[in-house]
Amino acid sequence: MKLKYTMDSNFAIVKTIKGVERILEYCRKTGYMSFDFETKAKGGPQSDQDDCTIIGIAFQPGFAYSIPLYHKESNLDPEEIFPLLGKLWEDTSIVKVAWNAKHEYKWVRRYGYDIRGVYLDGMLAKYVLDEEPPNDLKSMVARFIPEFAGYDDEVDKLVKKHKGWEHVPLTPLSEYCCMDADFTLRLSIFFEKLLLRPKNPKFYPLFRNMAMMQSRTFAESELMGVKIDVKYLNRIEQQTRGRIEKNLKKLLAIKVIRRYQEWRITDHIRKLIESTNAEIYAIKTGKKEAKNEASKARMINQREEKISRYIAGELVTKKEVVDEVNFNSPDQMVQLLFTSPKGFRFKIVKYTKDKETKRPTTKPSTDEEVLLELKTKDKTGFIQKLLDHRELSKLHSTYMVSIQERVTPDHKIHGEFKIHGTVTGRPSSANPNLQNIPRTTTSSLIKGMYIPPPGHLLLEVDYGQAELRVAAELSKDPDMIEIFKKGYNVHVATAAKINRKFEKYEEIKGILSDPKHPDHLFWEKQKKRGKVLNFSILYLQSDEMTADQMGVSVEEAIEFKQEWFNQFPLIKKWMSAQERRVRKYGYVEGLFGRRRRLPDIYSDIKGFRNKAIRDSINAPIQGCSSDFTQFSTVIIRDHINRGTIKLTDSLQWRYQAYTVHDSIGYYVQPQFIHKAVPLITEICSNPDTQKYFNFEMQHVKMKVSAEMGKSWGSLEDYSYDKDYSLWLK
DNA sequence: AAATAGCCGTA
DNA sequence: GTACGGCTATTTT
Repeated sequence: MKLKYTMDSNFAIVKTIKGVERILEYCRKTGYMSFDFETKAKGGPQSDQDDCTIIGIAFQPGFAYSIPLYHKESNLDPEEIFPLLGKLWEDTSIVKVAWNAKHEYKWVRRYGYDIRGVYLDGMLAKYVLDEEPPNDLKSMVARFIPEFAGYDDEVDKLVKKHKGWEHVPLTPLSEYCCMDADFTLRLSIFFEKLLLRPKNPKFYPLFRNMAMMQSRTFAESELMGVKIDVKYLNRIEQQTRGRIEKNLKKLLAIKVIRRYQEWRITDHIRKLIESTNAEIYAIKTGKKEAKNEASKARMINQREEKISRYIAGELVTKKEVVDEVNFNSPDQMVQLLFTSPKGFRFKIVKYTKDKETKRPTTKPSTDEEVLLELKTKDKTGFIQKLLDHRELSKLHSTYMVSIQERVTPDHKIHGEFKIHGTVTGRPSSANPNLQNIPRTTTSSLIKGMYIPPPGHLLLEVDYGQAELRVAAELSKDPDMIEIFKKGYNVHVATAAKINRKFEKYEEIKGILSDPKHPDHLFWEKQKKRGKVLNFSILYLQSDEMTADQMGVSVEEAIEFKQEWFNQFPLIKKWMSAQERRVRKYGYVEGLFGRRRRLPDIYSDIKGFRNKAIRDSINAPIQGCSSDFTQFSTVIIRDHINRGTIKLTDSLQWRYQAYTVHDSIGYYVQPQFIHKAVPLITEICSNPDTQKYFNFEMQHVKMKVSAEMGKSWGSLEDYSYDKDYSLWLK
């Protein structure tokens, strides 16, 4: 049976300031304030154009009020309401509860208040308990309070109908808002209880000391934003646009392309005639109704005229006209390269893969790998130009134009970091994604637009070989541990090991730093192979793919892997142990207590089971490495707040700018650099995991390096001897 | 207007 | 091999 809340005494719209004051009283009595804003979803809390339409507040299960803030049906003055709400938010004896509290917190800050005291985010509690999406409130209500599944259906329709929350009539909006606050309170308390079960003692610290603290660091970071050199951005955008246009002209002039376009037109005309003939047939046989005989004749006549126009090649309407060849269209590229009789007629290299099953489809692929293969058979130079076009248009649309569209009047970008964004514990980034900004030489110009604010430099702290260090710690492999203890570069050491020259590590290192040495190129290659090998093994990559990446035969790849395992025997042992654990428990766990549940280990489908085994190895390594970065951001934030680390005098720029999985970016004024950097690297290398997560690294230490830059595109290794103030002149 | 497919950027 | 987000083209509603 589907229940529905009614507007009885439990839920109400507050219409007077007296009513708001009563809510304050209730929250103080129960010690809980669960709240949820409905807002105009546009610029977010950073922009001063958008406002909260309404807030729902619950203080005990089943009891909630809504207060209209900026709603046309309300006569309440928000200027009077906010100071009252502020008293609640800043009252340390009241537990603040929200679903995705980072979002609510940003709005609270926007109105000039802070949230003090204990803070409970049901969504993050749920995420720690179960990392698989969905994580949204509606889905959780459907799962745990199924009698109220779909409670938002009605208001959803109204939002669509009235085009925005702010236009939905107050009564249904208020009811919905109360339900949101109420369900948030109930589920949050429920999930927190589950986190506190003594049988999983690591959950609550992970929730409190990691997830909830990340909520703060990311909220501050998102509000602060990153600075953009808009002049520079506009310049490279224009440049790139020009290059794309020029390339496009050249591409379109290629003979085969002209021929293919002719074919497209004739083929299109053929199809138009076919379908018009089909229409005529439908009219004649009565499948398409006509009012009377006269109109029937007229309809047929019209279509026959159309056909003669088509035959003459006269295409006029938007549907009829054939656009120029579009090199961004995978469909057209398939025709051009493989299927069209007037195209290149290349042999199909491979097929695209189905997302669900990962099996090849019947559609030929035109991805980069395919193009590189075709390039050797192409004499027109088209393939190279297409590759160039792909690269440029990707850079242009994703990393230039979309940034231009998002940049604020004060030249900032406000991305969003999702704590619950991945199943492994890594945060994800969106709107825009600051974690996939191009870094290669061809596109390094992109990072040049990410500059520190005036008077500041960019400090990036990077964890080095985080995943392999974690793997060494988890597996306790003595050989891998030795590499890190000696401070070796793990990929070079691996290269030395698989060549059975480990004792000559220092010598090899010397060769690598001497470009004139006769063996320099050899060891460069070996180092690259070592790196490929390290990752391929950690993630159980197929032999074929490893061979491909290493540039060796499959047989050789298998031998390399064999040798690798001989060199690091305990890693293999750990991997089998992970497999055993996931079979036994259905989940695996990393050092911070973060779990990855892998029920697919019990699937009937072998592919699913194998995936679960790979995940059981990858997830703790990936998640745990990221946990170190995240933990560091939290500790550093604490130091900044206490004043034990100082990066800047600016209040505006005092938060972290970004994190990208194993690196963290800060803005810093030169006079603080030499005091702050050693402190930060010390904290990151030896984080106090004992205190907050009840474990200690037994065998390897984490390692961080620091880089400084006048932009994200020009980072240099930090040096204690450098006078960075000179960089600002 | 919303969903899917293909491709491609990052760690 | 693992983990993501986002753009463009294209189909579906």
